[in-house]
Amino acid sequence: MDRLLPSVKIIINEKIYVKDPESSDLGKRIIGESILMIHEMGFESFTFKKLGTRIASNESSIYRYFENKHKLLLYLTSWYWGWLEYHLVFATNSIGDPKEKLKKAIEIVTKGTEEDSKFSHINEVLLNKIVINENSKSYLTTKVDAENKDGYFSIYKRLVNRISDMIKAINPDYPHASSLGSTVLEGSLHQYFLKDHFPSLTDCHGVNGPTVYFQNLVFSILKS
Amino acid sequence: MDRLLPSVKIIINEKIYVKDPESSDLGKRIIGESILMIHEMGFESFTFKKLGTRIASNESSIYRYFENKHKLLLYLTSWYWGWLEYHLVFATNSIGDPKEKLKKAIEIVTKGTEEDSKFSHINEVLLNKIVINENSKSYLTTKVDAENKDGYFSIYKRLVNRISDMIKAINPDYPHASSLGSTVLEGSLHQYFLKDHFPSLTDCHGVNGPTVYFQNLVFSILKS
DNA sequence: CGTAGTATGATAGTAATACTATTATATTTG
DNA sequence: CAAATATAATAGTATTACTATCATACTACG
Repeated sequence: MDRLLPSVKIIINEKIYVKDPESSDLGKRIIGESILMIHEMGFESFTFKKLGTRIASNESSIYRYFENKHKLLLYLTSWYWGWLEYHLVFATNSIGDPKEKLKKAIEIVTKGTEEDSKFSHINEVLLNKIVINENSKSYLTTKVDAENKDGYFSIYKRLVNRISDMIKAINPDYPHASSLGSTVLEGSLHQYFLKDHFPSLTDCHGVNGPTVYFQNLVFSILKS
Repeated sequence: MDRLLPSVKIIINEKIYVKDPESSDLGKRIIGESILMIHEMGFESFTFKKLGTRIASNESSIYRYFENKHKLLLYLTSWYWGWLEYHLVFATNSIGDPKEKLKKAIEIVTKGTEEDSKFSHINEVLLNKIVINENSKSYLTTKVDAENKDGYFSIYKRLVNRISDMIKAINPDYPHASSLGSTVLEGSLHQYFLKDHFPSLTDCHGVNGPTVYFQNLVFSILKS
């Protein structure tokens, strides 16, 4: 994906961070390097202390940006979904035909992030891989309901709703538009995971990955 | 679900445990109480020390059954999938018509565990809730590939394959039977989670939960 | 019946984690 | 140049996730 508008900033819920990491050089290094490190060692093994060493900074300094690593993960996943939403809207906005629009939307959210568009200091290719492996950990906690109330997942929810709305636009009588929207988004991540670790459980091995699978799935359902 | 055959034991890969928890009273208490505790406090907050206190035993004794809490989670999820597989086979075995068979299979794997069948010392209702919240944590680790090689996920994979095979039996030309099978199983868990925590992202609110949604989804796809 | 083996319990200890608190030192801004 | 702010350094704490050792209780069999 290309960088569309250089001046665009993904807006993240202010409660997720203590200090906006976009506001300083250290903040950007925290984001940039945490993506590399979580990708390398997994979220469980990643610590603020290790990150401090890696960016030649201090553990205590990182705590001035994020309360804990869970909030950092929420920041990264929110940023990813915001970035995806931006691409989705940009790519589908001018399409008039509802079917073409939805087809394009599914393509955007299910296609892999192949190239590094270098949206600022963030490596979107690795961030995409992190989201595949770690996204569900951001909400599979005992704090979900409180965090959801505080709007921590609003970007993700908005993205699902955009897809669901496109589904409804095609077939207003289909009674499971929300479920289908959430299935496409979450299912796509899952199919990518299976492709890498349980290849016998998926058929999405081609260049298109899960795109063809989900486009076929959605349009088959809406046709009938 | 009812207890079908009282003498049936779910066979778990021996590498998952150090000592078979089914082989002693202490082992059964470890399993039984860990389900209650993980349900109460979430997998992250659950520790062997807390479990020891709760079952009036000792942390060190629990380590003689499971190397760590990750292995215990693998045991619990494997048991659940084994139990579900057993019900699936039992309920579909005698059905001749492939469509009826698949319809029943989807019902079995997507319907909630409403009643406590008291399969021994295990509370399946709570175990089902644990699986909804914690299952993905059992494989979203850096060790997946090694553990997969050791057969830790074989029951789950076999269950997905059973569904995929039923899909193929109806439409051998459909090119995404494995993906569809895995989508039904994982998607069902996800829809249950959404129902509880992000209700606006799902339509599965009725008594049937995700069953109707997935039955409709699968048969729409296979028809076209 | 006694003893050997096995299961469990109690206690201690360790390195790492996930922080909090305090103080020191740069760097920026007015 | 002083004041404010950002960052770094250091220390300290409770908890976790173990490992190791020793004690005790229970069971099995010769």
